[in-house]
Amino acid sequence: MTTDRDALAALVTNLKTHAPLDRDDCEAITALPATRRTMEPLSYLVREGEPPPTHCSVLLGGFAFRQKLSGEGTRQILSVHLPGEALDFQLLFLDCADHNVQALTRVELANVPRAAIRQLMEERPGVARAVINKMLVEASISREWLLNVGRRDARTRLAHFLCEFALRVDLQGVKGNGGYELPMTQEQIGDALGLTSVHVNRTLRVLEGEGLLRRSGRKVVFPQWQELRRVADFSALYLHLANPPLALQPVY
Amino acid sequence: MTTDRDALAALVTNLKTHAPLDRDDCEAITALPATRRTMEPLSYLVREGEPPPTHCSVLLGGFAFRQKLSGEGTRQILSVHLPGEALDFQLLFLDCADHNVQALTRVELANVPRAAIRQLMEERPGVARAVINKMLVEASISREWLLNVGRRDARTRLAHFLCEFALRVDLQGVKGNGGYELPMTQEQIGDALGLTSVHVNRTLRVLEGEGLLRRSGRKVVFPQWQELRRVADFSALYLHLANPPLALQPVY
DNA sequence: CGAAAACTTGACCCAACTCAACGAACGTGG
DNA sequence: CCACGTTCGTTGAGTTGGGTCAAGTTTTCG
Repeated sequence: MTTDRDALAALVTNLKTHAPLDRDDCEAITALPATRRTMEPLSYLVREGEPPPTHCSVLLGGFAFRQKLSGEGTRQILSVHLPGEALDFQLLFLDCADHNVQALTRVELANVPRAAIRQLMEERPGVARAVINKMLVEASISREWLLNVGRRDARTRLAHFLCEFALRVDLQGVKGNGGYELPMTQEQIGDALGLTSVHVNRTLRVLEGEGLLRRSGRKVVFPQWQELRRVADFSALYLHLANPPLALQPVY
Repeated sequence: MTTDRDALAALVTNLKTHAPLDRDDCEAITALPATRRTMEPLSYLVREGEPPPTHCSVLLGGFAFRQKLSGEGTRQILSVHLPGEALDFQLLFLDCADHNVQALTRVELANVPRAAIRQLMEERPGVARAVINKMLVEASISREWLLNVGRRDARTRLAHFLCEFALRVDLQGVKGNGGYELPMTQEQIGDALGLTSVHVNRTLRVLEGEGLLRRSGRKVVFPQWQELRRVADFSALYLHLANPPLALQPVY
């Protein structure tokens, strides 16, 4: 299981972003039983209305997202997840999934038994604390998204989304130098922002025209990061980062 | 402190809505040290950017809400809270408040030291479980709000909001018979739904015109509850209610 | 009883949506 | 390695849901 120990190291790193973990806590987490799994884009990892899976998924590679559908079939994307993140904390203690979780790209997952995580939380307050913090930070992010979707116009909204993603990608060290690859179609971005894909397209071009953004394919670069942040009304407060990051001023 | 023991009984009842609590857990909660406080409408209980208060507030009477402001000064209401609910769980383990909490009406509060709650959670897994469940259910509600604001039109959105509120009021037993009193101005409803007060007004009248709603002052009655639910695209799944409520079919 | 806050209503406007067509990129199988 | 279907992105033209502004009217409350 050596490989899997390494696997969960990404989770430890991620948890440390929001809470301290001592040596033993880290050890205990990496020692959790885990098996690997690969899944294709758009595979469902959790389905609304069903009991949550008995095994929690930790993203080792690729991206995933949460989603709900309205009665009319329109979709709202609720969050996007990066490598290192656990996908099931929001359902860890609930009996019924209230939303869907899907792979965005092809994903590499580590599967950890739900019971093992819950037990570890009882045994180790530090682990409990870290998991709870992660739950709370995710809740904080969805509050910010609610503000974003409810009260900001398309340009600000999109810019805000790009800032958040840039920062999170940066923190996970996923980025290639000089920018990052958006793993989403414009339709998916629209579903995350409460916009149509057509309007996302136009708004991207507006930002591009203003010089706040350069694109080639899905690769985006931000030539004026600080100005973009200003336009986006972006403050990283809601991400509750433990160590105030230099990353707040990435030089793209 | 007998009065205060009684006070926290409301919290126990509320926590039981989403998780089981054994006798000792309940005892332990009601035995928490608590002091009472009354606050005027619009008083701030938590301020964004500041460390969370050392004492958690439990709503004994009246209503409260969470809120964030955009850089342009527009406001998004993130949630509304009823008597019996604890207001600080979302910040219980975080170092910095990411949103504001305000009294909606005049409120009666019980103040419980943060540390005492955290300690009780370590000592009693049942209590920890209940508190975590409440955190997760609140997160689930904000996901549903995100769907509501992002993807539903004004009529559906407003109807959904009214359904949720009706149901929660019903569960807390706050309702007077035959309907309930909305403790919010139309402007506040707008800020919760990402609409303007003018459009809330018009949309209320549309629902009224359709016979889905009757109003006098802020008192609302639903003559066709089932039909309203259908129009609202409302399913109570996301509220994660422990005991599938008759309340789902209140006869107003 | 009077002032302030909340609610209504009308006229007009615009940000974002819809529909539709086309071009570019991409994966797949022959 | 190319042909080709499919998904994704781009663009234009026209529409509309909800916003803005502004002027009453009603309710609330000191």
